[in-house]
Amino acid sequence: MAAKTDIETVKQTFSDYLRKMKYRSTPERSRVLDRIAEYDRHFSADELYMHMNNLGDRVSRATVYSTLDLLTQCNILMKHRFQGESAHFELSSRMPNHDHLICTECGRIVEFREDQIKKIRNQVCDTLGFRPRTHSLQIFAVCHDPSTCEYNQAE
Amino acid sequence: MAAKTDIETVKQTFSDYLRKMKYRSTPERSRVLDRIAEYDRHFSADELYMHMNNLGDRVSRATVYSTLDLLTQCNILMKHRFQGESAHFELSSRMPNHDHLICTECGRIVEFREDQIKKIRNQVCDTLGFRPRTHSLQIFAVCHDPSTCEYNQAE
DNA sequence: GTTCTTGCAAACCCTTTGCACGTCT
DNA sequence: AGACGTGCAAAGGGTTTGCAAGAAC
Repeated sequence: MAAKTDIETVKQTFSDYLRKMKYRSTPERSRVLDRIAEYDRHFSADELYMHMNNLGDRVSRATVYSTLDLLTQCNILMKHRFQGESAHFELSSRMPNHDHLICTECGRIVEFREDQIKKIRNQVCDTLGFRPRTHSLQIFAVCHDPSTCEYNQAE
Repeated sequence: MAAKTDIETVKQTFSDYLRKMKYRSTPERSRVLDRIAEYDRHFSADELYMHMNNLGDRVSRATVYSTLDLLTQCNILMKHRFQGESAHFELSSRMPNHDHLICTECGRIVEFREDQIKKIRNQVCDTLGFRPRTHSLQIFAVCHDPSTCEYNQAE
C-alpha cells in the first residue's frame, strides 16, 4: 500500500493548533481539511472550493481561503507559487521534502526528492542565524525531447 | 570597487535578443533597461513604473510589464514570486546564483549564495532528462533573535 | 451573552487586453 | 506602406474585506 497521509494525525495537529491559538473549531474548518485529504496532488483554493460545492458542502470561498491560510500557518499545508498562476497547496505529509521542476516550454511540473537540499537549507539557516521552517525549490528547465513536453497542452 | 553589472553587455544581449526574435528596438524598451540598471536590488513592476514616472520618463504601465517580460525571457532578468506579493525582478548578473531566505515573522528577505545548489539543480535535471535554465530556492525561517526581526516594520 | 466565524458581494491589487494612434523597419 | 509597439483605460482573475447573521465558547 502506498504511503498515505494519516488523516487522523493531521486532524489532531490542526485541532491542537486551533486550541493553542484560541481559534474556534468549526464544522467548516474540519470539512475543508477532510476534503483536502482526498487530494493526492497540488490544488488551488478555487479548485477546492468548486470540489466542495460539487459535493454539496456549503462552504464559502472566504472560509476556504481563510482555512487554507490557517493550515499553511501550522505547516499542515505547503503553499507554492509557481509561475504566474494562483497559489497551489498540498499536504506537507503527502511527500515530505520534495521539490518541483517546471518546464518553461509547456508548464509541466515534475516532483522530485533530493535529500541534500534540506541539509543545505539547515546549513544556510545556521550560518545566517535563523531557525528553518520550510523551503521551496523550483527548477526551471526544458526537456531534452520536445515531444515529451507537448503532452500537457490540454492542462 | 564592488562587482557592478556591466550595463553595456546587458544592453547588447537585449538588442541581440530583440533582433533574433524579430521584435523591434524602441526607445521605451531601451529606457526601461536603463532604469533597471540603476537598481541594485529587487523591484516590482509598479515600483519601476513609478520610478520612471518620477524621473519624467513617459512610459506606460503596459510597456513596463511587457518589457519586463521580454527581459525575463532572455534571462537578463530573474523573476521571483515571494509570498503573496507581486512579482519581483532583479538583474541576473547582479549577484549570480544567489537565493533567498524569507523570515516568516517579519517578511524580511535575506540573500545568500550557496554554490552547491546549482550543482544539485544540474544533477536533478540530468536525472529527469531536462536541460536546466534557472532555479529559485526560497527558505522560510524565523530568526533566533526576535528583536532583529522587528526591524522591517517600516517596509 | 460575548466574541469569533461565516457567507455574500463588493472591493482590491496586480496584471493583461482592446483599440486607436504612433513609430520602427 | 505595413506591421508592430505604445498608451490609455477598462477588463480580468485571484484574493481579501466589510458587514450582518449565525455559531462556538
